[in-house]
Amino acid sequence: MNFRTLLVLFRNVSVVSYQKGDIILPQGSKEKYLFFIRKGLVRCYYTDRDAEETTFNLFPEYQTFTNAHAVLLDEASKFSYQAIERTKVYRMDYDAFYRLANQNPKISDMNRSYLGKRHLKQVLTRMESFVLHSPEERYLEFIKKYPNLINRAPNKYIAHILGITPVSLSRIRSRLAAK
Amino acid sequence: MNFRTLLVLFRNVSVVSYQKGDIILPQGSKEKYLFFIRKGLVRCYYTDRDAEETTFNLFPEYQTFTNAHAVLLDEASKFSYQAIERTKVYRMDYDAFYRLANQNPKISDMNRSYLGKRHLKQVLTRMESFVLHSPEERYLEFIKKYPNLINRAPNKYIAHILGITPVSLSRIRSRLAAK
DNA sequence: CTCCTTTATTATCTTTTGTTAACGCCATCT
DNA sequence: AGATGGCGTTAACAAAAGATAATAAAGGAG
Repeated sequence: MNFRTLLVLFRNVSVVSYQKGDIILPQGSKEKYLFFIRKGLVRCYYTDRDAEETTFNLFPEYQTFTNAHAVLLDEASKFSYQAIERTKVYRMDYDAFYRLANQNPKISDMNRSYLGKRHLKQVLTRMESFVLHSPEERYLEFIKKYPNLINRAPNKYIAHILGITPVSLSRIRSRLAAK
Repeated sequence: MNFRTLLVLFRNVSVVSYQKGDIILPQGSKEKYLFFIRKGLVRCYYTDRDAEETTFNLFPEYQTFTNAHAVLLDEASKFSYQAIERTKVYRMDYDAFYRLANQNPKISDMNRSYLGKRHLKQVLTRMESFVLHSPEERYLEFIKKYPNLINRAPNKYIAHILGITPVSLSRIRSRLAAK
C-alpha cells in the first residue's frame, strides 16, 4: 500500500481513548466502525435477559476488530465491546471506508482480504475447534495463541470464550498443573 | 438480477450427478467450486490421522456450499465433501465466477453478499451457539432448522455437528422423549 | 491503609458426557 | 433365506462438567 492510499485512509481515522471499563460500543448498536487497537485490551460480550454476561472474545493490542453483526451482516450488534484496560484505538467509520474502497482498488482489496478473509478464518478455526477438540485442548490452544492474556484478563472471561464455566476452567488448570 | 447476467453465469455452470457415497471433493484439494444442490444431501467431514471421520456439516437441496478453505481462504480444503444420497448439483468454477465478478457489478455484489455474508453468518451463528447453548439446546435448534434431516442422515453425523458423541445424542433424544 | 467487592479456588453433590461393549434392528449382498 | 455389516439404543463405569456454596486471594474505592 502506497503513501497516497494511506493518506486517504488516515484522513478518516480518529484516535479514541477509553478508561478501563468504558463501553466502546453497546449491544444493539447499528454503528459501523473498524477498530485497530494501538494499546489495551477489548472484551466482546453478550448480555442476556437476566443481565448475565457471556464473554465471546478478547482483542489485544495490534489487532483489528469490528462489531461484525453490524459491519459485515447489516444487523444490530449482538455484542457489547468494552475496554478492560486503558485502551487507545484507531477508529474508522466503516461507511467512509466502504466509499473509499469503491474508489480505490487497493482499499477494496484490503476490505475483502483483510476484513473478510481474516475474520472468516478466525471464526471458522474457532468453530472447528469446538467440534474437534475438548475444553482442555481448547484451553491449551488459547494460551499458546495468547500467552500474555492469561495474566491480563479474568479467568471467567477466558472460560466463556472456551465454552465452559469459570469453575471448570479452574479445575482444568489444576489438572494440568498436577502433571 | 437480469436475464443477461443469468446467461453469463449459466454458461459457466455444469450439472454434475453423484451416486450415494461418491466423493465430490476430497480433503486437501485446492480446486475451487461453487455448488448449488438441486437434489440430494451432501456431507462435509474431516478425516484425522487415525482415519476417524468427524462430520462438520450437512447441506440439503436448494442450498449452496463451497469448500470454504479453498474458495474463501486460498488454502487446501480441510474437509471432504461427499454425497450421502443420490445428488445433483450445479457446479461453477470459482475462478471463472471471480473473473465474471470483476466485469459485472451485479455478480460482484452477489459474490460479496451471498458468498461472504451468508457463509459468515452461518458460521458465526453456529459458533455463538457453541458458546451460549448446551448440547440439548443445539439439538433442538438443529431439528427446528432442518426438521427433515433427522430422517435422512445418520445420527452419528448429526452428533458430530453438534459437538457431541453419537451415544450422547441418543441419550439426549431419549431424555427429551421422556417428557 | 482499610474496607468492601469481585474473583479464583476448592469442596460437595448432581448431572451430563465419554468410552466401551452388548444387543437388536435393518439394509444389503450373495 | 441366510449371512454380514453398519447403525441406534441401552447399560455400566469412569471422567468431566454444571451448580452451589464456602473460603481465600486480589483489586478498587474511599
